[in-house]
Amino acid sequence: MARGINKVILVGNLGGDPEVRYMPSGNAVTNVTLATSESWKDKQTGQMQERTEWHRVVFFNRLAEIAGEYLRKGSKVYVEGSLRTRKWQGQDGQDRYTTEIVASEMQMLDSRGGAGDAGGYQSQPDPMGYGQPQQQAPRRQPAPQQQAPQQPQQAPQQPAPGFDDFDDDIPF
Amino acid sequence: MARGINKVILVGNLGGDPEVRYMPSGNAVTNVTLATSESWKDKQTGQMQERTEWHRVVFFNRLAEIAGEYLRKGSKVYVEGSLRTRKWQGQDGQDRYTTEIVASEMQMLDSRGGAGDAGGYQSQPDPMGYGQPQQQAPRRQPAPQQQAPQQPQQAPQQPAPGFDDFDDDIPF
Amino acid sequence: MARGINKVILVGNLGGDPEVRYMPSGNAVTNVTLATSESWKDKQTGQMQERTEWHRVVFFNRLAEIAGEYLRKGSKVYVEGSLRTRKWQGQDGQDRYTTEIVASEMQMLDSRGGAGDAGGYQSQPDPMGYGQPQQQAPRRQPAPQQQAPQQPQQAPQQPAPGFDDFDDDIPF
Amino acid sequence: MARGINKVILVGNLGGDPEVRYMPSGNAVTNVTLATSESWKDKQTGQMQERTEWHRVVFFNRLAEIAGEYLRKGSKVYVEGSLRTRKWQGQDGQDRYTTEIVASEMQMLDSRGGAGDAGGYQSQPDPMGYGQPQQQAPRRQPAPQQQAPQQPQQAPQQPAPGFDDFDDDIPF
DNA sequence: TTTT
DNA sequence: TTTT
Repeated sequence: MARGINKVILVGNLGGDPEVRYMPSGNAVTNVTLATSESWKDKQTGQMQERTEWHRVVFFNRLAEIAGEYLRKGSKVYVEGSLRTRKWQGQDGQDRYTTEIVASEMQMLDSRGGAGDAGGYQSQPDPMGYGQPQQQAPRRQPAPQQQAPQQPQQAPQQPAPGFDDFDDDIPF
Repeated sequence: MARGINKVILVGNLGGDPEVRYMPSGNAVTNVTLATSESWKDKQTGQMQERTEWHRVVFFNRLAEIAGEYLRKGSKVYVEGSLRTRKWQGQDGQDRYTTEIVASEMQMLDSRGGAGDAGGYQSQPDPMGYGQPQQQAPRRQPAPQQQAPQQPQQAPQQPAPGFDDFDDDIPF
Repeated sequence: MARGINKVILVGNLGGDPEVRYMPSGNAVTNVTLATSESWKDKQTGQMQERTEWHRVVFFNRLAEIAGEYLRKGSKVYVEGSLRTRKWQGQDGQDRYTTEIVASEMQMLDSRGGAGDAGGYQSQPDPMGYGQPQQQAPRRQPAPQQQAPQQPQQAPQQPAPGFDDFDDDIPF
Repeated sequence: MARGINKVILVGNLGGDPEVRYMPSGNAVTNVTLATSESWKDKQTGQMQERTEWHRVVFFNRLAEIAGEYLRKGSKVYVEGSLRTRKWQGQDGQDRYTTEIVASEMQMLDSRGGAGDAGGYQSQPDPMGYGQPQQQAPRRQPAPQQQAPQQPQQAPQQPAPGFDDFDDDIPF
């Protein structure tokens, strides 16, 4: 349940290959950066100007696996999600904030094959129930770019890796 | 799975009380009309003009029950959904088409109590899995405006009522 | 000014080449149909089902010219706009209703060249005013598929051609 | 012109009164924070959890004046805009990044009077040109909360105030 | 810091 | 048929 609407819609290109990681639970988390840009002619100089906005997008679970499998640097993609600002500690001990888009739906826009659409959950295509949609994603075996922990359920001797461990110490 | 994006976002007021009906399966179907409007000054006459757009919105299942319970004529509401054009037969035997918004998310915007947000399925508020969101809707007993069939699971002797039976013979 | 939000976001493929027409004023009006689809596995039969939704999209003015010039049958496109239901008369004299998406923004998603983004009006890329965006569209000469009326400003002897004249007598 | 789509849609409540400032050019800039929240039941503990997301929204020019005049702490509002991440320098000389929503459209959702909808630019309500929309905003005199510079057009002796001067040295 |  |  939510009070309010928190919705982001992006169409852009990946700045690099997706980074797939695994939670102690075995769930996948995939990070990508997505570029959108706009250009205009400077009134003063008559020169064309361009500004590129870089968006940090994070996928979880099934969507993370699909993103990791099908997206590549340069891929054009539609992403729908919500804004989330995370607080983290810089090496100087200071608080930092990073805003990300937590993806709830993703769709590849390149025609080079791909996964079609993938959504966390979607509205019913067959609301009358005469045929139920199968919500399962295509599950060709993703090649994990990083090993999942071997004993994800076991209590770690060392401080448990938290979510922040999956993030660099800098916002981008 | 989808190829393409089919998304509608509306904020408007209900033209009348919701009409709740029940499928043979016992699932609820709720119809509302939603008004959005825009006004502008006529360049010629200097008069203010207003144009109201009426949207047919249909809710299914749990969302249909919530809509039927909490929405009323005049309610201001946020609706997200997708477009669907249905074909039906006029009394003259001719094909007619009606475009509706099949709601996947709804949120009341009046402060007069209400249900907060309600979505078919939503993106994870707790994607790390340390606490799972409960997707269940508030289920105060809705007062059905039309009786659900008594033996919804039983095969009907007469031709089964189809979806079109729930629609008037005119588009609005 | 508007009361309410009436917003549609589509990503889909064109069902045919755009149809460009011209108003008596000389302004372009372009119609396209856009397909979005979803597929799911039928619970009963285990068969894959697919449902395609066809959207009528109409572009006006500059956007109409860009759409007419750059879009082709099969083009993948992002369209943002609002819903508008028009009333028209069937040949039997009966009222009919057709719902269209009036596009306010369009963006080609094929990499085969194209026009980038085109919007009626967009939010400021340079809100500080140090360089003003140029809102002008690329204006290679579009090849009009239908002649504009020769004396658009002159009062017609016959009933003036209305908007409906640009529409077929059937919804799709 | 844009390559890609960068769109945010928010419905939320203001965390405080708007802060209106003026550029050297005399143009208004208004900042608000907007809360959206979601709640769920913790699977482990059975307790209700709530998470509030705070969004920094910035309005420019005419929209900034309307926001400053009509919005107040607690106001419920619809905002549409785009994401922009700004780089700024912390007091320690380190780079910091703040992500904001640059509003292009705003609509009050409280019924306590107000401004209706206000957009930077909107799609044509009357695309046929039989009556042109007036894009002018209501302009009751806003009470500036901070004086605009007295000689906005004059070249400053000191380094010209940049945009960052209008921002606090901390992200929120 | 909002709201229900 | 709504709302301001």
